[in-house]
Amino acid sequence: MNYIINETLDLKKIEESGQCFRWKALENDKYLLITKNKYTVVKQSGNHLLFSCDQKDIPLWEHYFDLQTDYEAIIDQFPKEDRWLQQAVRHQTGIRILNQDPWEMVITFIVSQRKSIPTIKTCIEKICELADQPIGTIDDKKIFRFPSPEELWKMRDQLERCSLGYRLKYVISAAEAMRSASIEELELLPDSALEQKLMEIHGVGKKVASCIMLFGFHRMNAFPVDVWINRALEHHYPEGFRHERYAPWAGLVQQFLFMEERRSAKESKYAENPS
DNA sequence: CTCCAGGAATGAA
DNA sequence: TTCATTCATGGA
Repeated sequence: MNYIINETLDLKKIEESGQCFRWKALENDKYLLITKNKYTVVKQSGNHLLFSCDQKDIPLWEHYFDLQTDYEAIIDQFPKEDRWLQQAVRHQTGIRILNQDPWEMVITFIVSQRKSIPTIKTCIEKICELADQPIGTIDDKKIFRFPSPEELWKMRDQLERCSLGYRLKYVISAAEAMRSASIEELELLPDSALEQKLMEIHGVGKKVASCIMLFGFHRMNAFPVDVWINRALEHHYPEGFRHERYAPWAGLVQQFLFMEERRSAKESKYAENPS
């Protein structure tokens, strides 16, 4: 299935952007994507996205990639005098805020605390394999969907195999709490009330709550502050950073700053020790 | 070996 | 209210 995108979008950058932890890079620049109980293989060729999936699922993936949002128009509203942000925008053209499953993001970002991105991926994959809910196969290998709160709750005694460490009890209590929660009702809440509700979950603090809001509930003004954002703000906003200045797109701004800080750290590391 | 990773809970001050 | 400490695990 060939889908034409008439705006800039960069699969590789999105894959590196620390919001999606189940993308699997295949041969020939293809990626296996999974969300809810659907999967597809996608490849980028210029301004084309080539999907291998049912025609009827194309709207799902359009929404997943947030294609109805005009990112160029939003970026055009960023303050021109913010030189660092403008540099980040130039280097990080093509990132998006994906529309991912809110419940999966709750667990993913609870697991993420004090972990590197590769080890987060490993943990999430272990959870999915343990849950054993296949939705298809590719090259004879099963593709698993993410377990529901009820399913995760039922496998609580086996979760110790997933390298969760001290986060194990957080994951179990989140599953217990979310069994009876209505995502639809949470969707209706304003940002502040949603943040408050999420922080009632054991193991969800301010940073994880804002990640769930941005990457799970698509609240584009949520501003997660992690170690990379702290570095970016120290390095480039010594006079202070007011994220209200970037409303209602502070979350997208945060994503540009996150990506650019990591790129720039990688660059200086290479300059110091080219190997 | 040490240090760090998309932090949060807990208790002290 | 803000702080210091503790919490497992894996990779560099």
